Amino acid sequence: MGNALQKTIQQLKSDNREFFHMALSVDCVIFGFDDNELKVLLIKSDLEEFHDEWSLLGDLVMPNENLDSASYRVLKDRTGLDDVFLEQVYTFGDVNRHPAGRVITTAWYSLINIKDHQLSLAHNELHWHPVNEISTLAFDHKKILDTCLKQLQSKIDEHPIVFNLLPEKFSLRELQSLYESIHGTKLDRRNFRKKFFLMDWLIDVNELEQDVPHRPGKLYRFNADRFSDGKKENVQEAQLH
Amino acid sequence: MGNALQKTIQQLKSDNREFFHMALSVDCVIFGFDDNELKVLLIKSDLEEFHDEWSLLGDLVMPNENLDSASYRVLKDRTGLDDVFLEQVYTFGDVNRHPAGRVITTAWYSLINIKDHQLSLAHNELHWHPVNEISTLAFDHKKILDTCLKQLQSKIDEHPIVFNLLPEKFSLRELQSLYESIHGTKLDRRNFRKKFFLMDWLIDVNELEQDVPHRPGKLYRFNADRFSDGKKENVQEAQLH
DNA sequence: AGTGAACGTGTAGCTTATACACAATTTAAA
DNA sequence: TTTAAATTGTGTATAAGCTACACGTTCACT
Repeated sequence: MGNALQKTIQQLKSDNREFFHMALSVDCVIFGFDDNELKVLLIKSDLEEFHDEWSLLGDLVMPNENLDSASYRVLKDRTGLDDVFLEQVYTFGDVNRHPAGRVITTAWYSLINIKDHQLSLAHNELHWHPVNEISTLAFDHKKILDTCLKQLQSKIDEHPIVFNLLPEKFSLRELQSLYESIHGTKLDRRNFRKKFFLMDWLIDVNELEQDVPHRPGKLYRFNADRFSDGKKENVQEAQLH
Repeated sequence: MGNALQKTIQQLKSDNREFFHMALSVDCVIFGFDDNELKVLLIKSDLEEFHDEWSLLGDLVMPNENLDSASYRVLKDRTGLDDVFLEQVYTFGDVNRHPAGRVITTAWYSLINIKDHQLSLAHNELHWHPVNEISTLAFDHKKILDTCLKQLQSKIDEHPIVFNLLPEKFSLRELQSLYESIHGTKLDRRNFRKKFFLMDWLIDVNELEQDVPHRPGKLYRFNADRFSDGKKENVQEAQLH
């Protein structure tokens, strides 16, 4: 055939019904941070082929639903949260990636504050898994997870997105520990602090940590004003170099 | 419905044929470099809705075809080239993005040496357009082009991919002009040269430019050995900072 | 009162990025 | 054959950013 896209859908239907024997899905890699570990929200697969394997949260895209709406819907259904950070990463379309048939999936990752959805978690077969303890997942979901983690790693040094994983007020130790979990490295404490103060991403809220068995650190919140509205892009660009 | 992905395709077909009333396509942003300008290969749309508008090169994904195979096929059909640089960028899935029906498209960009496919070009309605002279395209293709260009811009400083746009031997002026075209900026000549020599991406082939109306510059080729095989990833990582 | 644990702070050395000018080579035109 | 136009090839000084590194302070716990 020539260029199928130049025909109408009606023509295609009569030409070859096979075009429609495929489905499109979204899969969400939902990251959380708890207990000094980066975690991801998974569900037990109930497909026979992957009995007892864990898988990412996903669903088919509805015929009248935008692609990004589908991923927001999955998030909302599973965590009860909307207004979360969500970013598209990659589309996986190997013919045999899904045992039930041709399913092409678009992968997204999301950053949420793990404390915000304790309630909805109880009603599900969902569990948080430490990212670096996951060696296999159902389908090609391990590959999807790895791809999303890499994307996250490359974003956090230049874009202020990790704050979506933290409570509103946090200490510099928590922030550094989060960066270390995502990158899988250790960072120098003094240089880390200096860098963040210079970047002006933080606001001192004049409070101290509570209930820590050592000298409490100061608490900060994310300086969201610097990244709001029209200024957002300019400010981000300015920090790229 | 619950999680449609947990059902089989057979179940889905009986549930709701609407799931299959959509199609998946690929669209390729094929970049070339000629006459000191970054260009993109476009085709006249023959859809009535976009009469006389230009559009990217794309096609539907076949039911038994991997997603990346589909984009390679489009490239091969349109340029006669295989073994080209091709990278997935983003999937566009708004319900009404295509007037003929629900078509979700995955965008890719490709870098080719514009001289390599003169022949196949003659048999088509294809034309090279300077990227910065394009203000509208059919469908949402302008948005797709912009997204791919941004991706290209953010890649070229850390990954040695622009050489796909150049002939085997090139002068430093050509290389700098290419970077300037992609970034839309002017660069300092001395610093540009110093940076490239330090990066060790180039090999001096001990030849001079021919037929230039001024003092000829030395010719170089890309030091591909440094990025081949298993070493590839390590070397690239080492240059990220 | 003493111990353990993490907090808060500054500097020196190194690497990287930027700004910037002039003599040499080739072609083309007078 | 001289001259003008265009572009090549080259180095240094300054600024900015990254890295490595140590010690006194504060709080909880016993």
